[in-house]
Amino acid sequence: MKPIVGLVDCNNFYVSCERVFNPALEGKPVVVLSNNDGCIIARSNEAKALGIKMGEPAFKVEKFLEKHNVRVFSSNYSLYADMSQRVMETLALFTPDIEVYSIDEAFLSLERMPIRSFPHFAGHIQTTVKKWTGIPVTVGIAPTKTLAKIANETAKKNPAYKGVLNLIDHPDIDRILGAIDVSDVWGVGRQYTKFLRRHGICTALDLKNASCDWIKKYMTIVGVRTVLELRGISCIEFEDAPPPKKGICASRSFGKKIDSPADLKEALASYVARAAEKLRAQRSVASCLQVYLTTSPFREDAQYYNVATTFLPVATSYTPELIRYAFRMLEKIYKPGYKYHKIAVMLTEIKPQDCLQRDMFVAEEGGGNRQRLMETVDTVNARWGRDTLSYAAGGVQQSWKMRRAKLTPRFTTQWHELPVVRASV
DNA sequence: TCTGGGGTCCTAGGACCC
DNA sequence: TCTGGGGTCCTAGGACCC
Repeated sequence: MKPIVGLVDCNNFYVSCERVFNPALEGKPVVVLSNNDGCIIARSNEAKALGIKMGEPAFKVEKFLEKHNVRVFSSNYSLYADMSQRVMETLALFTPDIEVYSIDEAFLSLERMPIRSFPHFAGHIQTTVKKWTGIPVTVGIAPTKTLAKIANETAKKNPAYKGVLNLIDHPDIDRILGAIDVSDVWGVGRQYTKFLRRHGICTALDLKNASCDWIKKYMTIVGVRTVLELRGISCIEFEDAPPPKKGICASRSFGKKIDSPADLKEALASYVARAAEKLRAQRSVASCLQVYLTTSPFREDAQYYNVATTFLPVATSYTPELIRYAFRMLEKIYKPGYKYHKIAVMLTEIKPQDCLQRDMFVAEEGGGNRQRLMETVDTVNARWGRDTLSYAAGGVQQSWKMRRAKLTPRFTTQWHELPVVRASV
């Protein structure tokens, strides 16, 4: 059976989330900033039209944003994650075969669905998601993932499509591919774009017609898969269940530069707790822990970067133990006198917790109590919000916490931040 | 003052084994 | 003097994604 791939992508997702709870933002230029209010990571169509670039540092365009009356928001991940879940749950009602690809997009596998008209089906998805969640989405349908991406992008760019484009047996597919810049093809990043342009490959159509041998030589097998996918031959599998992660990392830059070991330890303990939580969420244990410590590459000051790695005698997901090892690693690499910008923890050598290999020379501590304790902590935090229960080592003041000066309320995940609907009196 | 965070996959080359 | 062939595993580095 030939694959039929649907790609549902939320339009300007973070901006759309903000708009759901503040309809006055409709039609106005809006941007959302990254952590620490650093870079612009989401733009409304109006903001895009003003020429505001993705990834632009906010401080560089501050004046410009003010001048054009652009509304600016800190990223509110609690809100976006919850809205994303609502969208995905809605999509899952249309087909059981859904691959949640990122926070704002999902592939649907449609070849087994009894669908008479793809555009009609896609339109139905679109109106349902909008009605149930408030989020506008675009739907692309094609024989491969790469073409579904292109269908989606074309539909987004051209209002005539009304957010739906079906490329299955499309008579004009080459004309559409000819209008897509090669840099916008899924799998073609900055380096390959430069390279391909130098060789006269400027559009998706050029890439589709390129020689596979030549592409293989310069872009590896990955590039060949992209070319074949553009030709309608499916090479990138549909993944209904995400494979467990092989590395789990928690890292943040600080809201301000810090130099005290006490602050660094607080931040590190918090990040370890976060990473361990993710580890337990996929029912895994890790036996390698790394701590990274770094100053800001954007400053003129003295720079310092270092990593320390430790292998645990027995793989674990028990937060207090991981914090203990992390502190030891920090002590190894900490040097006084630097203004630190970021600390990170990485857990690797990850295995399923069920086939844990014990060490016959290491007494098992705590027995089942440890696991029950972690389960309890995770359950409470899932139910009542992150950090309802947290570790003392993570600190209370948390002076290093990221800046989020323009944060909207967590409308859907905190009782005391629910939106208020005023009835007329 | 101010520049995000979290991942994946592939390849080449070296070490090592029989 | 002459210096195989085939395989695995690991790592670093480079590309990509959202």
